[in-house]
Order: sequence, then structure tokens, then C-alpha cells
Amino acid sequence: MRSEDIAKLAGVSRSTVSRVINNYPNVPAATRDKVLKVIEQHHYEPNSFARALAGKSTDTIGLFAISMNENADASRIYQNSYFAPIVDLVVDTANAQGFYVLIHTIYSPGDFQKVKQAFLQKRIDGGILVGTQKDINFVSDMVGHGAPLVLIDYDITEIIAERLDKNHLSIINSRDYEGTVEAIEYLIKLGHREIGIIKGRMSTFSGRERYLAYESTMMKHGLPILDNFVLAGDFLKESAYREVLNLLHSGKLPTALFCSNDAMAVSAMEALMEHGVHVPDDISIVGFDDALLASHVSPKLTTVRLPIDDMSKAAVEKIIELCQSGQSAFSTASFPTRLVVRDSCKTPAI
Amino acid sequence: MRSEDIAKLAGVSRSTVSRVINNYPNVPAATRDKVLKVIEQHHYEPNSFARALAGKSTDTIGLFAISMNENADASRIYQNSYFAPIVDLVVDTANAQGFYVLIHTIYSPGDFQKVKQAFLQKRIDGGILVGTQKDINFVSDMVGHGAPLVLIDYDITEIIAERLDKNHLSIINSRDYEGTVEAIEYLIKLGHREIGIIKGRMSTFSGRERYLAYESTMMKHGLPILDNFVLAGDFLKESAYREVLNLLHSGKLPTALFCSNDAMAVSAMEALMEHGVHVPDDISIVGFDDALLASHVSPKLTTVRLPIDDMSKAAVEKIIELCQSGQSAFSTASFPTRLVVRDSCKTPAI
DNA sequence: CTGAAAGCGCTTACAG
DNA sequence: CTGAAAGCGCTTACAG
Repeated sequence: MRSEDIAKLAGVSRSTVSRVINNYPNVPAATRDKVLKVIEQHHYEPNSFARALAGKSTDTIGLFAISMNENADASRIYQNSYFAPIVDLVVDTANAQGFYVLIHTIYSPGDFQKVKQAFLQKRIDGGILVGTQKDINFVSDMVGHGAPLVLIDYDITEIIAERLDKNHLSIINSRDYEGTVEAIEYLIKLGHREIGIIKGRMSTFSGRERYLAYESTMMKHGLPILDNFVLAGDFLKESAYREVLNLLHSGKLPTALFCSNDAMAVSAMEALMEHGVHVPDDISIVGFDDALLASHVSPKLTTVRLPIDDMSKAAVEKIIELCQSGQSAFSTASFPTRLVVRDSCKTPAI
Repeated sequence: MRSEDIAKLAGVSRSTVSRVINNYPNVPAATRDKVLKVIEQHHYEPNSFARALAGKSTDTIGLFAISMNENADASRIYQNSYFAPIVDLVVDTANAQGFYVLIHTIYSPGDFQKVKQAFLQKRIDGGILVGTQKDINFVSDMVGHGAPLVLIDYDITEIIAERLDKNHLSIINSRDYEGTVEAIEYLIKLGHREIGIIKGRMSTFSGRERYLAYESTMMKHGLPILDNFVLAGDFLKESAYREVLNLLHSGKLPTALFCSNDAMAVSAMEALMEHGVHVPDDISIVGFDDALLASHVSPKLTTVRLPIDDMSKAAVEKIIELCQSGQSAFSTASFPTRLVVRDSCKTPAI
């Protein structure tokens, strides 16, 4: 069933059928109704490709999740407490606005090619890029083609430094720095002075922000940053487990440990508990993200809530705006985090 | 940049460019290389819509998740331990085969329309439908249009009963019945005789299977099925919490409780613990799914592992096969579950 | 208000 | 081996 068939059945031309479909004003109600009736009767749907070819938008946005270093079990990306809710919310928000979403994950640099293709082949009106390791060159490429792009969790200074044409670009961030400050100051207020950290992947904007905030807050309060209390990490639980084990073997523990995300916090707790170190009696733990798990482990994890809902929704709204308005100025939005106090912290024993 | 531009630059016709792109055999290596060089130089990508219009496939499959009754917080669908890994694996498997995936969730009957459109507008080559409440009429519709469709978790007898043209249809299931039997017999072997159940949503194939298996296994072993030990549930944690509370108030507990999924099992444990009933000392709990949470709660949950990986991969492979082969016979695959014994069950106290 | 026609960017018989 | 031409199913100036 094509528009031509509808036209014949309704006794009009394809032009008129098209006008009805696209809600042109210059169609008399009578004609419109007549056409609409035929369309409904036959469950006609205009071929989306033909429409797109003829210049209409695709009503599809892309969602690309980058997860390059997450080695071995890389396919678990959506179970990752960070990606899952973003995918969730982006799909829902976009669907609610009448958009489909095309998803592709990026596990290797080669996958960037597929994403670029999605743009160049005009499969989508615009795209949202989320995840760490956003290659600045890739971003330049995309932006160069004038494709609307929204970046979630991206260091703005990098964009500025590249002097990109930022017309079709928008960045959505969370205020991780402030969230971390709040968490560290909460520990300090509880009476902690020896506060350690498990770092996130430092190639990541959030990884860096969370670490920097830790550092500067400690310094601001005149507290020492001890090398052996600064543990490396990459946001994955294995790294945290390993580092905490090392820490345990060193014999000396901090009274509190800030973990750059919940996955690592939970894993740290496990390592600690297994060695008879009790949380929060012997050591306080705070995480970051407020993942699903945080409220289910025991003790329930005190953590910094990431405004993933706000960010995801904002990303969709922004990309749709960029797609529709043809052009608009570079914009940035940054959403606040919130400390969620549960049961994994207490005043340190003397 | 269009194929015409490439043709000019390479000194050939569009036809030849197209032949190169589509890997036709009848192009001399020299010509092919010449064209390929120009294509690469200019980062040319053929417009996907034009290709699709001209008869090529879209290289896109649809993934539609139905989640109708999950009331209030329905947008959490991808965090749902059941959907998240499916989305994950379907996207990855499809991507690896060079397919994009178009996602849409179905929260209301109206959303079925959007999914139907995705097919009718030819946005996708075929689709995977997952989630409960698959409207048989909807399925009929789809199948009627000859659109390749894979159903995950669907009662085959319904399809048979409808006498559908099953040529472009495939069903992927898990052996929930056998998994439940294994779980219940494990409890019986531990010495339990008073085994209760929290049911899943009975409008669901898995909900029914899990209940029926419980019922028949109990009967087979001559054990009583007591009305007050058969709790209603809908796969969501709230229902389990509420039902267990009621059970607690009734004063009489079974020695073991089979929960139709992990979300409910975890919630049941919480309700129990909060009332001083210890798991597994006072009551044994077994779940179903082996969700991420299962190994992180305390005590770690004994549960039946759903073969989600196998199912998701099989679904993608099947849909791609259906899309490519034009036609193929109706097929069904059913993957085995596996009991994962952890710490939430033990021999009942006398 | 409405139709004929051109055009969107490809693919693929067809003819040579 | 290769080009000219028709066709895929729409949209949208253009002309009336």
C-alpha cells in the first residue's frame, strides 16, 4: 500500500494525500476526512525511508554508549549501574516524544566507525554520546559534519580547547565535584581525619573530578593525603577488591574510605568484611552514584546520588531541540548531586 | 557527497559505484580499487534511506520491550533485572553482526501502535518482542504482514491455537518448569515439607510455568499445598513484601519459601529479617532469575539461573536468519536453567 | 485548493 | 565489463 493507492481510493492526487499526512493547512476539512478515512481503513503508514529521502526528518535519535576498557566482560555494559538507567530513561523520554532510538555500543575504536556511519548514512537526526573515553577527534568529526550531538559527562574545557564549531553541540554534566566535597565534608564532620580514596578511571571526566574534589577538600581542612590511602581504581569492582586487599596487607587502614563509585564501594566492603574489618564500626565507607545495589547491601551504603534521571531527560530534550531548530547556540547544563546518608558511616572509634 | 559525485571523481558511472559498494563480482579489480579509493578519500557513506528505498535491507532490527502493568515506576524497565541484560545482549550481538537496533518500550496498548508503525514504515527488517502481556492479536497482526518476528518467553500453545501463519515467526523460551522442579526438589531433599510459594504474574507464561511446576512437584512428593502458603505476587518487590507481611501476621510460616523471581525473594527476605525471622536459620528462601542482586544480598540468594545470555543471543541470530532467508519454517528453542546454590537455604530446624 | 512534475540518492534489470 | 534508464515511495515548489 503506497500513497498512490490511497490517492486513487480517495479520488485525489498523491500530493493531496501527502498534504493530509503532513498536516498542511491548505486542505479543506472534507477532503482531509475523506483521505484520512481511506488511510485508516487500510492501516496505511508512509514508508519512512521515502519520507526521509524526500527531506523529512527520521524521527530517530542515536544513543551511543562507549565502554572501551571494560575488558573481559565488556558485554555487561547495560547491567552497569551507570549505563542501564541512562539507556532506560533516554529510550522512554524519546519514545514519549515520538522518537525512536537507535542504539549502538562502542567497545573498540573500530566501533566509532559504525557510529559515524549512523550519522553519515542519515539513519538518525542526532545522537547522544555517553560513557568515558569520548575521543575528542571523534567528537570533532561529528561536529564538523554539522550533526547535532549531545555529550553526557564531558569535560567542557576540552571542547573549548579544540575550538570546535559548537553550534550543534550540547553538554550535560553532573556536579561530581560538589558531590564529592559534600561526601568528604560529611566524613570530616563525623570526626574522620584519615580518609582514603579509591580513585576512578582518571582518563574520565568524573574520575578526575571526584579525585580532585577529594584532594582539595582534604587540603582545605588541613588533613593529610597519605599515599597508601590513595588507591588506584577504574570504576570496576575487581580493581577495588584488589586494592583493598593490598591495603589490608599493609596493616594500616584509614578510618574512612571514599570510593569513586558504588560498584567499587560494595566490592571494598566485601573485601573488608571478609577480613574481619567491620563497616561502619571499624571503617566508614561512602560510595558514589547511588546505584540500585547501594540500598540493598548490608550495611546499606551511604553514597552520592547521581542525577541520572535529570541528565538523561535533559539530553533527550536537548537533542530533539537541536534536531528541530536546525541551529542553536552551544549549551551546557550541569545537574546537582545529593548525599544519601545510610548506614555505612559513623564516628570513628578512638 | 552522493554516489554521483563519487562516480564523477572516479571517472565511472553511478552504476559502477553501486556495484563496488555492493560487492558485485563483475567489477575488475582495477576499477574497484579506483572507486574504493575515492570513496575512502571522501569518507563517503551511501544514504541508508535511499538504499532501503531501492530495495536493500535496513540492517536494523527492532527490540520491543513490553512492560504494561508495572505501574508507577514503569520507566524503570531497563533496571529491571530481567530486561536489562536482554537489552544488553541483544544490542551487543546485533551490533557484532553489523546490525543496528531500534528500541521502543511498550507501556500502554497505545504503544503497540508505534511498534506496528516501525514495521509498516519499514524502519526495521524484523523485530524481537520481549516481556509479558504479548497481545496475541498484536502478534497475529505482525505475522500477518509477513514481518519476521521473534518472541521471547511465549506460550507456544497460544500460537498454535491461533493457527497463525508461522512462517516468519520464532519463539525462544527458557525451561522454567524444569528449573522450578529442580529448586523445589532441592528444598525437599534438604528436608523441607512445608514449602510455600510467592507466585509471579499469572498472565505471564513464566508466571504460570513456575507455579504449575511448584504445584506438581509438591503433589508428586505427596506434600501438602496449603492455601495460606501460596502467596499472590506480580514479580515486583512491593507485592512480595506485602504478602510476606500478611504471612507473618498469620503467625504460621512454612519452613521454606520459593519466590517466583529474585526481586520478590530479596524483598521477602527483607520483610522476614525486619521481623526477626532469620534466613536461612528460621526459613529457607529460593529465588528465580539469578539477578545481579542475588549474589550481593546477605545471605546470598540460592536461585535458579535464567539462561538470558543464550536466549538473547539466540533471538538475535534467529531474527537475522529470518530477515535474510526471506522465509523459513517456524522454529522454537528452549534453553535450560540451572540451580545456583548459595546461602539462603538449609535443613529446617526440627 | 489541487495536480503534474521534479527531485531525494540509491539499486538493478536491460542492453550493449 | 559498464552505462543509461527506470524505479523505490515519498515531499514540495510550481503553476493554475
